[in-house]
Amino acid sequence: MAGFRLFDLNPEQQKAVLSTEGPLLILAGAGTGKTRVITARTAYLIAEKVAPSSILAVTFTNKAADEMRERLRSMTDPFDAKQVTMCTFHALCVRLLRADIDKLGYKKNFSIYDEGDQMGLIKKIIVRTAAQDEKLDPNLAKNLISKAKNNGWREPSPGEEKTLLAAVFSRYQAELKTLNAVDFDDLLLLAVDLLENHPEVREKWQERYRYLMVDEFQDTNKLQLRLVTLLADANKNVAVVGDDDQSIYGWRGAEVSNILEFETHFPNPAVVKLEQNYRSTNAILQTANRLIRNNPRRRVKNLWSQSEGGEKVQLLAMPDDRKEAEFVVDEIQRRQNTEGAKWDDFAVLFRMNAQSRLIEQHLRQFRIPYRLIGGKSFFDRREVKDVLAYASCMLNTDDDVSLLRIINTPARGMSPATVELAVEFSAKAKCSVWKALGEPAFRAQLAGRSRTAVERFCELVDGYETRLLQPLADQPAILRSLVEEVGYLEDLKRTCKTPEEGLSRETNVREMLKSFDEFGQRSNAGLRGFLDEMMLRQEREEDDSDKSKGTGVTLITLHAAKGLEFPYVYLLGLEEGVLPHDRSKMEGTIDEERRLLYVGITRAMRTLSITWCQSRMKYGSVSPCNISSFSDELDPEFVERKSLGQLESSEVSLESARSRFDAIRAMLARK
DNA sequence: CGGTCTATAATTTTT
DNA sequence: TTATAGACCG
Repeated sequence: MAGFRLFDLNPEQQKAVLSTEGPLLILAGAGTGKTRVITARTAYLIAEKVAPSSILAVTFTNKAADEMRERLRSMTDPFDAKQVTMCTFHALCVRLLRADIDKLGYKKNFSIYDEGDQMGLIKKIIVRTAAQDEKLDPNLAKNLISKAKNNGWREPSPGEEKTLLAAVFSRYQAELKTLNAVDFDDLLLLAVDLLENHPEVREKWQERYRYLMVDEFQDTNKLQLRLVTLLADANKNVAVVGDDDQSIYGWRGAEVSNILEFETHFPNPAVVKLEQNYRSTNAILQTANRLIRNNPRRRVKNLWSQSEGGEKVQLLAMPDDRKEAEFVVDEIQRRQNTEGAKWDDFAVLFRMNAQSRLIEQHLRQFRIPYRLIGGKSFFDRREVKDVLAYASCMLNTDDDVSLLRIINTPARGMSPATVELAVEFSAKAKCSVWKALGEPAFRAQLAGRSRTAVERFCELVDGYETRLLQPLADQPAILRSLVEEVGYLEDLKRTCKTPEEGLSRETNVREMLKSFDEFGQRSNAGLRGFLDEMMLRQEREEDDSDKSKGTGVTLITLHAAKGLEFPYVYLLGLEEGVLPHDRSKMEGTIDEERRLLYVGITRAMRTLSITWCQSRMKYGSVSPCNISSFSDELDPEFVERKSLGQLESSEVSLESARSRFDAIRAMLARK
């Protein structure tokens, strides 16, 4: 328990920490110590005798919540720290819903559907709803439905009820309810519904959480704002932290207006601007400041830093994307060699994932370790989803999506025809497939063999359901024996092409079972709680090309880079069409593209090199490019423009040649 | 059923 | 170029 010291903070930060009562808007520019302020403020509240359990800090990602909790633990009594609620919006909603969702006509053992589950259901509904000649892209439907829900709509808006999409939307919502399942959007939607329409529930939570903090407030959407408003309504102790200039998630529903018009939602707030930056050189900050001031509609901020000067930002013209990659990798190698930088001090930032490919190739060529952020999710793995589906079925038998996933995996004689019959029956009876399976009227339709299969499956589920729900049940052991009994692992290995694949999938399953053990140690929320956490922790894993050691040069999109910092940053593709992206012009979201560039620039601590290409491979063919219009908004006083030709004829090339030589030598030595 | 072929489209991504 | 989805065939 190190305690926290007010005098370690700058005056603005102190003001933010000390404003404990009433609405508070903390405009925290990039690198101004935002997390530090939130945690210090929490610690201060506790020191001022606010009950830790009445403090709620909401974030967007689990990573942010974890980080904050970790920091708080170092600032205050760990026992107190543990009582503070620090979680994501979605986790908070799960908490509210598990307590009172029955008031909305769902059962408390509801399942949470991730995007994959959601897709499955939507596809099924489209097939069932669409006429012969009608087509609807399930992915598009999913996105539109999600958008609608995040606007707070629970059914198609009036005037378009007749479209196929609207029909799918209504049926989707109805079906979810029958299945006693909610998707990620529902978590917010239903939690808001609950608080809005059930005063006693609202009051309960208002009383519980008397001090609210919201991180990354610029990323909140309509529902999230409503949720915050509802919770804060009684006490008005709501502190939000954010930076409108870093609002880059408008495309998925974030409303910058939430932070821009904070005063209309929470009148007379204290407002604190954090502008002292502890991350970057002034050259970098001035470049960022100069760029972002071209945005209309923003809270004016000017980042500054005590560290004077620093190298100029480089804006480099490259003949093509190949040369761009070559140059960047060369530079990284040179700096690593001559400046004693570590590989993880470098980051390469880009607008689109496709841009990472060439960089990857070049890094590999020189055996430079790297990590590419934004791989496939752990949950895209069939075997993980399968086991979770088993678990989910046992806790909520009405969960059709999970049930259908495992009903014949491994094969147990539930033929597609039988399953189809059950699905049809359930659709007619407006019940879940599980209920259909239990109906004598349904079983009567089946031939002897299928009937036996159905009976045996029902016994299996029934048996495990009972065992799992027994008080004091050793749930991890029961789940293990379920996996064992159905012969899942054998079947898994059988269906893998290579033994390696089989082994890796098996490992995934075992790892998951193990993490359930661990979950049991630290929580008493049981299998339900474990499933919730698994569903709400779908962070993508980085695809570790360099196994064992988790570090190296970071390759990352501008979006994913928000919140991170690196000593040396390379920002690729400052081209019209890439940044700003072509699509954004049609959509009229140039401002957001500018913010994206702003986010990129402000990731850099020591040096920043921005490149653009005169031509680039696009979809397999070479196409000419123009420098981005944003380049005109970069301050010439702090930005140096060069072309690759100019660089090669200067001393840099000497060094680069030497470093390349060094690298080759190192490579040989390693072999 | 499963594998292969062809058409098509092509930001950003967490929960 | 490359990923993916759907069609088609063995």
